Amino acid sequence: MNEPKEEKSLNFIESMIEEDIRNKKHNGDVYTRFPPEPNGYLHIGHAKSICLNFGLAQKYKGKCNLRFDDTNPEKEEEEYVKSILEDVKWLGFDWEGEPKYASDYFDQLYEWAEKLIKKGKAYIDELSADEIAKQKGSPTQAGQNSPFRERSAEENLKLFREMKEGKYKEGEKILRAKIDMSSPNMHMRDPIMYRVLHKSHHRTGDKWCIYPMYDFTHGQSDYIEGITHSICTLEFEVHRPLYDWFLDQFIETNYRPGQTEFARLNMSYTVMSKRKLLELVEEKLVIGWDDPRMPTISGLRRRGYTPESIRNFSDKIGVAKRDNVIDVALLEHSVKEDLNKKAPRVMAVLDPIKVILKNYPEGKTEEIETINNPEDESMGSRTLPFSREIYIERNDFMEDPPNKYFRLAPGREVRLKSAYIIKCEEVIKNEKGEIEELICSYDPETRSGSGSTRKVKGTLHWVSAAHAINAEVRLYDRLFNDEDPGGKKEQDFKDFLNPDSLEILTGAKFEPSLNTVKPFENLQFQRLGYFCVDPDSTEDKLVFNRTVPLRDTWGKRHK
RNA sequence: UGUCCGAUGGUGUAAUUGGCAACACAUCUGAUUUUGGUUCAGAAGAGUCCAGGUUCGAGCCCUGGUCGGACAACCA
Repeated sequence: MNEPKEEKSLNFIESMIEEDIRNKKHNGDVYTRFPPEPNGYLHIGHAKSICLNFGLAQKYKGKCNLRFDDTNPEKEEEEYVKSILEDVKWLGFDWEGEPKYASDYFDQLYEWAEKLIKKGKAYIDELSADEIAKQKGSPTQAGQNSPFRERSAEENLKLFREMKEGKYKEGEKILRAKIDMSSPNMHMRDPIMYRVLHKSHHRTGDKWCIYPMYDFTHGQSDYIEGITHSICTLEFEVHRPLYDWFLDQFIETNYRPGQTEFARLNMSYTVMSKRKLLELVEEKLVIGWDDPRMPTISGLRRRGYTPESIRNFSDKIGVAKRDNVIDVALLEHSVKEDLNKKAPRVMAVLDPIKVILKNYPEGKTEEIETINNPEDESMGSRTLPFSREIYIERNDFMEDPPNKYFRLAPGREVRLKSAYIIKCEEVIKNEKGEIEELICSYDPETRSGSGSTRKVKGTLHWVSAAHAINAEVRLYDRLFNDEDPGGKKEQDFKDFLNPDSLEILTGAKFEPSLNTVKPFENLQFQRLGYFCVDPDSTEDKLVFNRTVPLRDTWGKRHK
């Protein structure tokens, strides 16, 4: 029998939607959209919005559009469009129909602008940007009307058409909505609708030299697409009256999209603004947008995060209206949880020290069977070569171990995972006193699976020296040392960059089965952590990225 | 001297007629374990920003404060 699933409580947006459905608002339909500006790569904060918007559509059997908010040709590029398409798809979501573009609506928007002019609700201003800012007032002080505010509709129309035809330089003239220069809401003080921009647009080319502003575009785009629930982040809250005001000017039907705002995601030890991320990329402080230390979707992908882990994360953080800072540990937990079920376990020794089994026959090789994932029997097993000389992790041996150290030490025994129990007989050092190799003996009666019942405290991972393959390993740590690098007024966020956020290992040794792995494959290096194959890997040089280390209750106590 | 929004363990989110403040992460124990992983069992941690009010009963309703955030780009 199926246990009734525990009813998960609704977030405030779901509650609103369910109420709309009960009230038959929008005929009970749910139509959302994810509207990025193609001016940068998507990050984990966008993932929250993507999961929210597409998730809501799935949950309520509605639809969700992907719409590029591409009204500013100055910052937007095709490269970003491509990456956004890829990232949304990779996260596992599919938009309704073709991707949409606000620029597809430029003709309609222009028509609406003319309509507003004719109604006497928009005018051409000739003040400079500085002058406009000055007469706009301040949050606590009313603004003043522009001297150009009372032009006739005919003159405004003529000038607007001339703007469109390219008769004016950038900044010379703009189109403003005529609302209320003394509104307590700054956004209602005659907001700019269109500006002159002699820039080529990544989609419309040189067709236009005037471009609509966000506020004059977004609500109408929602309206054109039939969006019912327009969900955005909190900073647009004060734009909502304007969103509604523009719709009021054109809407003749009962249908009207509504804007709802939620708190954007903030995460500890990273920055989440496109401007700052762009800065890191441009100043080459990271390798690129997809640097595994970046909070971008492409960075997380390259780091080894799975789409499912990001969706689960998004689920866990919830949706609300208060400012929040999510502990990066929750993101890491989400990926460990997913990879624990999925990632095959393999043997990898990152910092090797050689062990010689003095009583093991020279030249002999055994094939040792080992299970691929104890969490999932269906993942089967594989064999590992075992021979007289093997590598173990350097920190799995201590000459003078502390209490409760269960690993190898002089005279002590440990099990080699899936193989034999060995005992450390002798420590070989070089002239500098550094440990070179360990001479051990093995107990042939203790082979795994042979029915041996002898127990030892520690089990170590290992790799047969003669069969080992080499690869580069990149270990990542948080990009910033400060919990809130972007939140300091007086200090640049880059001052908090962690100089040790990347460590490259070149001497690591791996079991031979790893020679067939492909980029982005997830693995668990036994006892170490989850790793994935970096796309930098070539036929003769593998590169692994550490996604996240395994929980280490011993290491934590013995720092 | 404005408008809008918010305030619940360390963090995030719940508490849906006003009825024992719950879940997850993080932290700490213990058990199991051929991964010091996983799993399991358990502990600790908030009395809900403050002051009043309504009520048998308030995190929730009312009033007044306090604190925090957003808003003055020809950005989105």
